[in-house]
Amino acid sequence: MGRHSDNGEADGRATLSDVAARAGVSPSTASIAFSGQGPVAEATKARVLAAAEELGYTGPDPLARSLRTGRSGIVGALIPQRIGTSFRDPVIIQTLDGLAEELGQGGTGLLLLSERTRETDRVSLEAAPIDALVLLGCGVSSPAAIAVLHRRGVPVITIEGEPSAGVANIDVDNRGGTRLLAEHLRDLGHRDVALVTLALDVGDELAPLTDAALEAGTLRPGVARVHGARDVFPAAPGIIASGSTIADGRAAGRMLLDVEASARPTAIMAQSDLLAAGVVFAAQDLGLSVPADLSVVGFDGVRIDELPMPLTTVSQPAQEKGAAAGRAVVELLDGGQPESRCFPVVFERGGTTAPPAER
Amino acid sequence: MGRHSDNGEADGRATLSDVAARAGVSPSTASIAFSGQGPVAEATKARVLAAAEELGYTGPDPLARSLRTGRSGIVGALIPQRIGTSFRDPVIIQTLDGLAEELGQGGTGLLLLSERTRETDRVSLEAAPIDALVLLGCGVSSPAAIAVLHRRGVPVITIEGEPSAGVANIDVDNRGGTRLLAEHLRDLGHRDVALVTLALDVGDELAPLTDAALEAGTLRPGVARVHGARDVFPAAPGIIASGSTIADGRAAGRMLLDVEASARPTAIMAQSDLLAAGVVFAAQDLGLSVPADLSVVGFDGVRIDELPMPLTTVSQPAQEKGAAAGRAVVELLDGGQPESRCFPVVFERGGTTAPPAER
DNA sequence: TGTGCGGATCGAATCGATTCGAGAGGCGAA
DNA sequence: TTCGCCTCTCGAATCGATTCGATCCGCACA
Repeated sequence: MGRHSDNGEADGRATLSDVAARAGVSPSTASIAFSGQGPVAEATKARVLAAAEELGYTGPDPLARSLRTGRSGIVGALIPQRIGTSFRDPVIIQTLDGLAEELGQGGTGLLLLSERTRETDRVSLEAAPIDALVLLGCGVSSPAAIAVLHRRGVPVITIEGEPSAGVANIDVDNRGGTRLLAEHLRDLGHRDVALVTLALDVGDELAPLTDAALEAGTLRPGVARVHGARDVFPAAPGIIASGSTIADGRAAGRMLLDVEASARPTAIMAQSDLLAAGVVFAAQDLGLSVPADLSVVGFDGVRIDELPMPLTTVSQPAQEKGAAAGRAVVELLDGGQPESRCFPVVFERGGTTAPPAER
Repeated sequence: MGRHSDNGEADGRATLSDVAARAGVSPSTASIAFSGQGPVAEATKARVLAAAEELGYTGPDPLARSLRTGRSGIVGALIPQRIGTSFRDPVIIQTLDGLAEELGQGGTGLLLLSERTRETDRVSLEAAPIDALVLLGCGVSSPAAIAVLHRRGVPVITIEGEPSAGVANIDVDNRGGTRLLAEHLRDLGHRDVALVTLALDVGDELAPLTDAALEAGTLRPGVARVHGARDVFPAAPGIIASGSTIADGRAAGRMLLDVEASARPTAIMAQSDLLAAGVVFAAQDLGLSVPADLSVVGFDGVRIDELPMPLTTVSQPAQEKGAAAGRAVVELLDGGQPESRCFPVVFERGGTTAPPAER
């Protein structure tokens, strides 16, 4: 623009038109030379590339290209909490990994968005240049978020989200999997079973599980897993943990176990392996041995190296879940209509369950 | 465009011009009404907003706005490996957390890019619509990456990167911190000290530490920490771990400890707390007690809940590091010239170090 | 030699907003 | 009453590429 310097340096970066001019072709031809979207003579293409090289032109401006094509090549991933918190959960990491991997194949990038952001929330969601959005186990604000995005024409995929009309949802069999574990415990002879649940709602703190909290719960995985457990043990009490961490599991475990022996459950079903590991540690803290004095089951199938024995759990294909979401996004962007999907879980007998001790 | 339907629905999404026309003002005025970048009469603004509401217009198209303003509102974060791998390291998570938090304040999003991608690597880096790029402890390809981005006019910040000219680098005192730990061990009376290092180069596998590997190392943190340790124990041997995980630490620990007693080191310096925890477990596996039979130190200051005692380590402000990088990015985008910075680490005496046992 | 055809290239419109200079009123001060 | 200034609004250029239809050229075939 401004001053036309002879060398391609200076402040004004070279544009495709500059390159075209230098190569003695029209901008349209130069564009084709770069994108390959059309026939170009080899010689012409070489000339354009040479001109680009001389001008230090590294390729079409992504912003301009996006405007014209209507695609940014970016997919948003909305996580429920801030990164430091959400990313402590290996299941989220694995899911994100599968998602990023699948999208990366097509050169699509992943933009991290957090549901938790205050003011900027609406702003960034509304103003983010994304071609699609994936909600990872998000709660409350999802309906609003989906509405806004829908109006902007940005398609949405949910992972373990609220199954709403017209939005493909990638799920795992939370209820069935938990039921499987509960049946395992019942078959071993357990009757006094307590739960340690994931957060049922955004902002949940460590607290006893109440029917009200269960009713009001908006976070699917936790709610569904409670139902799965109660399918077998209808009256099972529990503690709601705030995060899926060993520390939270340990704290919840203490609350359940640090009581007189007669009131102590013989088994604890934790809704994640991390929580379960915490419960095992809590038991050890109190001098209880697992599984002799207490059986513990988890959920997820995450290997916890530091545990003395493998957990009895169900494993879910977290990475595959993310990959499936990625493929769904690709299909969506290709004009397809991806279907919802529910992955099965696999029961894994570990060393943390046994028949209850004689009383 | 195409068909002009009376209702704002249908395929053709409303544009700012449509809104302006409906409100009876010019596009320029409508633009100002939305952005607030200029004086508008309250009444006019209300009329524009009402028209927008009627048309289902949710705000300016981010793509078009980006083209015009030259800003996408997105900053890229380049991580060394795929998400599932890089994100197992709590330090990276915390750093990213601080970064995202700081950027989020200004409504800037974080685009995840992985150095590891094969073909798409150059493509996505070159074609990503980012205003700046943050390199998180990346190795080999960094110089090339920086060159490409530089030509595109995208500024770069590195975290624990190669201090190259014109690029601000956010660092921690890796060498000094490790030296501190080494001196602590020396003061306790240790002489036979072995190291468990982080990967020194992209693609490192579990292997003994050699001078050649150290020379060739491109990943700053690992290399600098080896030097810090050797400042005090010049001949300390070691094992290079591939990732910063408990499992890798355990494996490396076994290699160092599963030998005849006389050849066994009395202390092991692991370059991360996760590795250190693994070493502690390895010692337990072999029936050695920590710190009586073996002292262990880590690096990072990450709390490892499942360890029976706190680690002796140095803690680094990982989140603060990310936040500093975020502020540097903001400053850069405001036309400033942020300076490199090196954070100090703090020695923390835990329960994993003691004088060596008598031989 | 005339016609048809296909590949290469070009022109011009377009994507949707932002921005700057200019114009139009309205109001207070001289 | 007139001049000047301030506030609000408008027009038009611009950001940098993509894309569609039209044109042009050479070559094969009748």
